[in-house]
Amino acid sequence: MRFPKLFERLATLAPLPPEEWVKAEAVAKEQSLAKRELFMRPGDAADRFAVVLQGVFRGVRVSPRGGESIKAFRAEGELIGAYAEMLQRLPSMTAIEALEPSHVLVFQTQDFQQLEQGHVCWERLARRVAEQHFVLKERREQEFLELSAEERLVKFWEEHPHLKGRIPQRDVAAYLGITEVALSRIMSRRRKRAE
Amino acid sequence: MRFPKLFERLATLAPLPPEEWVKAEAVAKEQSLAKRELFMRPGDAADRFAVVLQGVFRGVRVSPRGGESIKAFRAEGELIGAYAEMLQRLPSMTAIEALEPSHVLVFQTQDFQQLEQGHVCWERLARRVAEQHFVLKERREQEFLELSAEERLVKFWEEHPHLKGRIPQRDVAAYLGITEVALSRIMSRRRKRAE
DNA sequence: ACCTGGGCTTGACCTGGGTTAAGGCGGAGG
DNA sequence: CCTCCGCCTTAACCCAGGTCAAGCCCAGGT
Repeated sequence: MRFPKLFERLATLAPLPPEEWVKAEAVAKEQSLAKRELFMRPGDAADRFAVVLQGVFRGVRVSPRGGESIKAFRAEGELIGAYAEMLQRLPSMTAIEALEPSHVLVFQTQDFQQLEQGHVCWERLARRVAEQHFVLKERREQEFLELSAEERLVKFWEEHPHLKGRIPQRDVAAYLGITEVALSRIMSRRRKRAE
Repeated sequence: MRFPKLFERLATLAPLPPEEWVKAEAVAKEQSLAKRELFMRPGDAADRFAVVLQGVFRGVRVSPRGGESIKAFRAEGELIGAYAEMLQRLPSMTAIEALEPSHVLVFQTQDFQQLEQGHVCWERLARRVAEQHFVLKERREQEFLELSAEERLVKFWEEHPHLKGRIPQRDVAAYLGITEVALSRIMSRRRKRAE
């Protein structure tokens, strides 16, 4: 077992026999990425995903008119991949970029489907992952519906303290749905009020 | 089989043997709701869900400070229930209200778990449902990130033509994340531009 | 026919965030 | 050491949408 820690983490989502984990490791490949390197680019087939072993990634959606917005940040222990496109069998519309020199464990979805056919535990895990993702997106929806940009900012840092100092300001802004200018203003406003 | 149409619809998501469907119908109960009646209210246990046979529902989240925002509308063939709260085993934070005299088919989650243990097809269906929900929420996230209120409005009617005339304006506004005043203005602006 | 109330519209005014453009600042490379 | 570049901040101006309040329209009830 090359990654016992990862195994423990995944096993908290759904029961996962160690021997199945060994099979999974057999089909996985490690990959290193430099800062700014892309794990996936728009147009790529959404036929693989990875677990972050080290580093931070941003999922960027480039809109038709060129606007960039950020769907999520992902750090150690989390999954990266164009999940929605994978489910819909569409090419990726997302760029996934390393914000630091990073290290990931890559799976081909095809190999993973093999695993699923071998043992139900993988199916159950996939379900948990889908449910987890759903809960997170719904929380985000809620934030857009009833919180101001400033409130979203506060909540962001409450929920992602481990990202402090690892992601540029402008990306936080693109995640919150505002410009970096607006974010800067919000922060100076708060500084003033705080003193 | 009391609801063959419903069966066909669900079976498109995942293979579903008819005899399993019969078992499901055995534990389901029909329920009728008057206009404005609540299928679920905030604070209720999130231990049941339903399929809409007839009518339209709105999922309302009442925020701590009293603001109302709308998470989704659901019409014939769709699921209603406090899904996120069910997954997290939390009491419902959502009110689900009939906008018309309606008719639904109710399942207790407990009974459904029984079905899951009897046959994997239900587990697979649950996974598909989770994935489906995720894709929808991600699409909505995208809309908040890169579309103006007016663009969201246009898209809303493109994607939900069957709701035309069935839901009050103010609810559309609450779904888009704006006030009914703003929505009214947007509409008159478009009327002017169109002539 | 008359009230009443709910839902939509309109207007006046305010505020938050977008846009553009001009600095400031700190770190990497010459 | 200086310069350049990437990143952040600040300022000026504009516009979308929020808020409050007054009206309008119409369906239902009397």
